[in-house]
Amino acid sequence: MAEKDVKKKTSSGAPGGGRREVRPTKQQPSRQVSIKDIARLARVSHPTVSRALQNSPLVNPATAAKIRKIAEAAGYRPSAVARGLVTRRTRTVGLVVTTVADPFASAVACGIEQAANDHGYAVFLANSNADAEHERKVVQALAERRVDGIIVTSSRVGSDYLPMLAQLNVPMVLVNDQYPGEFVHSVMIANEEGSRAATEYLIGMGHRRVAYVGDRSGYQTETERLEGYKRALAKAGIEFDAKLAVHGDGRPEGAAEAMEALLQLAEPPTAVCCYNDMTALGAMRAIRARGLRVPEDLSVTGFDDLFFAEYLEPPLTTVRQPMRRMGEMAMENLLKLMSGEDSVAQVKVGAELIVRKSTGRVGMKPGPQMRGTGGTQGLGAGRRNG
Amino acid sequence: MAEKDVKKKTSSGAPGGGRREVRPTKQQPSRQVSIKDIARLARVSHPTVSRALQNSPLVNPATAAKIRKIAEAAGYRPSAVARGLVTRRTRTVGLVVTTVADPFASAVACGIEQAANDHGYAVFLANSNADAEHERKVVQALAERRVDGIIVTSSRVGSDYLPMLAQLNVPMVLVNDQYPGEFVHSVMIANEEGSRAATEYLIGMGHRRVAYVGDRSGYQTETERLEGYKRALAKAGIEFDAKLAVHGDGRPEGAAEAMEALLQLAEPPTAVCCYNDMTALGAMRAIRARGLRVPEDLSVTGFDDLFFAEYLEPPLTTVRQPMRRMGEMAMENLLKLMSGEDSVAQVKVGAELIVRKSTGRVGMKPGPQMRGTGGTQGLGAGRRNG
DNA sequence: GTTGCTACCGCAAACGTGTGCATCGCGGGG
DNA sequence: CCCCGCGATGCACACGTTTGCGGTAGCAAC
Repeated sequence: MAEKDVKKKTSSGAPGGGRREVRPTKQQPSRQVSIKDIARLARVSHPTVSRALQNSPLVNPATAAKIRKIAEAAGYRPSAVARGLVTRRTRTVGLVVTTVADPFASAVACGIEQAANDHGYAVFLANSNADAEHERKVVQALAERRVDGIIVTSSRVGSDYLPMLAQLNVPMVLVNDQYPGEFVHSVMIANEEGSRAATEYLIGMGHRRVAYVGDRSGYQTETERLEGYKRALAKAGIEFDAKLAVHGDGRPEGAAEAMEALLQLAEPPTAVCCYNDMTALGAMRAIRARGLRVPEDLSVTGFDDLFFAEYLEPPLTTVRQPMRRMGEMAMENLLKLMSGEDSVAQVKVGAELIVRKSTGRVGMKPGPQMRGTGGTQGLGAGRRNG
Repeated sequence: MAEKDVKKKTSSGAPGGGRREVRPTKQQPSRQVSIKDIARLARVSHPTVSRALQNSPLVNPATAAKIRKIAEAAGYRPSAVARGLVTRRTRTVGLVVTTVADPFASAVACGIEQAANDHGYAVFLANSNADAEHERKVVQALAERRVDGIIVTSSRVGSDYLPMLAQLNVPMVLVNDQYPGEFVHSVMIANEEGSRAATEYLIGMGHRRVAYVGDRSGYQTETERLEGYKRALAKAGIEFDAKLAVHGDGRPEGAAEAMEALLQLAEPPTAVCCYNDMTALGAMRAIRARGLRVPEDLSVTGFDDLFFAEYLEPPLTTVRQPMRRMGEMAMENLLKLMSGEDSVAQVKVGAELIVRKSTGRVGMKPGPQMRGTGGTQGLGAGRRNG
């Protein structure tokens, strides 16, 4: 065997002389340039380089400038992993979503990434596949990576995290926790108020038989939105009819099936309040498949206000979640937690009903409908323990 | 259920007696349990613990079992950062997308995350905001994190990475590179073939005045798709009319504006081939706003086959990109590169025309249109340098 | 009894950075 | 002349792992 690039420690003589001439026999990873390399080049100790690069006042401005110049020229990039080891802070957060392919999750993720990036944090992305067990797994994995904090959206675990977290010792904030009961730190949308507003709007348009298409998973947002629907009915003196409350799977396919069942009822609804926009997507397809029109024959509302909602035909009346903003808020809360502040707790963000053209007066005639001006109303905003 | 097993450090002798007794002036992060802790508990050296935990044959199965049990009970989680420092491999990849909120990007990201997770890799997510300068920045940041590899989708930098990469010394694969010219490792969709197929399909339906709504950014996918459109025209003996090729911004808003211009032409088109589904979304809205119908008055095609395409009214005829699969392929290629293999290069994946109901024969009568069976055709698949 | 082999296990040195503390040169005040 | 202070820098250690290598039993073969 040829010798393996003997590491010579020639301290004083010719520091940059015979560079490590890696021979291309095997692709030698050609060690990254380290802080010691540029210390040698600058003829100072490596701590001085470290200090110079982080603008410490302890180092002479002149030498600092010189060091920075050399580091720049050598293309030196400090190793975040070595730094993380000694400082015990990685400036990294973990983000777990059900799946990035979900438009709600990706919108929230976008806000989080933005805020994280602005504060010098990098974000680990992980999918939970909407499975509690897998979610726990990826959280554990993130903990092994020594992330400084964790955000999980639509958690299936929720307050069950408490024992694990006590051991892991890493702050966590939840976005739209799906687990019944309250988690310590979370940002939640006003599900009940939003769903209630949508239903009340439908009732206000004269509808008496308004249905609800939910998510059979039975998680927290589902139960809250269903509750909002029921409250609106109760307030209007309309008795809740279990036959009008059906359940899809939160996705268009399942929603379409559920909607079909609704349409086959002896006395079908004239309006339907959907669990979310994806559900509305499927519901509208099922409605069209029966040769019915929205909103002339049937009014439809959604929840989320995903990007495509306003481009549907007809544009979808829906309850808006400020998804990006919610992501930012989650990140801001996490930043506080990571810096030691412990004040912030649950924050509940207001939902906003966006009226478009998928809703109309009951029994409305086909034709040029009124120009919906997109009236909005804020709902249920507020925060506790702020 | 396993009982809670309180963490007791009072093993026996006092090896950990007067350990560095840091005074708790500031909130002490309560040091994570390390490999040495459990080495002490198991009365072995910490290297033995290390080997036991990675199932090394060098350690006695009995002691290994004992060690694992103790580690489990103590809730020990090895530090990936410490490991990364010594092994010089972080088992981490960086993923940079224009923005996660983009449905195309998030679909690709989903495939990547999946494949990465399957192989024990974690993924750093970063947004480039579709800006070349920012993209370079985040790639640098990822390099500082010592990721083992990088994937960037819709790169604005492309082969300009070469010098930087030579210095960073980290493998990179591009998905749908937007920079003219070829990058070393990439997975690309067959843009030209796909766009050409869509246009040919329209022509086959009798359309002669078929327009193109592009993306004014003028990046690579745009030019290729435009080229495919032109080729189809040429093949059919239709002269390219510059007035029929307009440019939005790849998003619904800009596309709607561009489409309006098209509709105000003295001789408006009877069909329009859109740069992507988002563009089609805007185009269709603009068409409806003029009181025209799709496909009776105007046929529309998209590109991507985003999840909502089949739920539009009418369902969108579009060119499918297997986005998840492309993400997986990118990750698989990256895995090979990271393991030292250097064979894989550009792979071009076939596009598939999905015929739905947004397209019809020119001058078709309103009414129940034929049941589009969703005929498909694979296009332009292949790989080079495999 | 020496040798050699095998199966385990510990020592020590890394990996690249941050940081408390000692050191050093030097100017000024006593 | 001595001492003190101060600004600038280096020393040494720590962070939590992995890994090459040397050591030590136990045992069999000679």
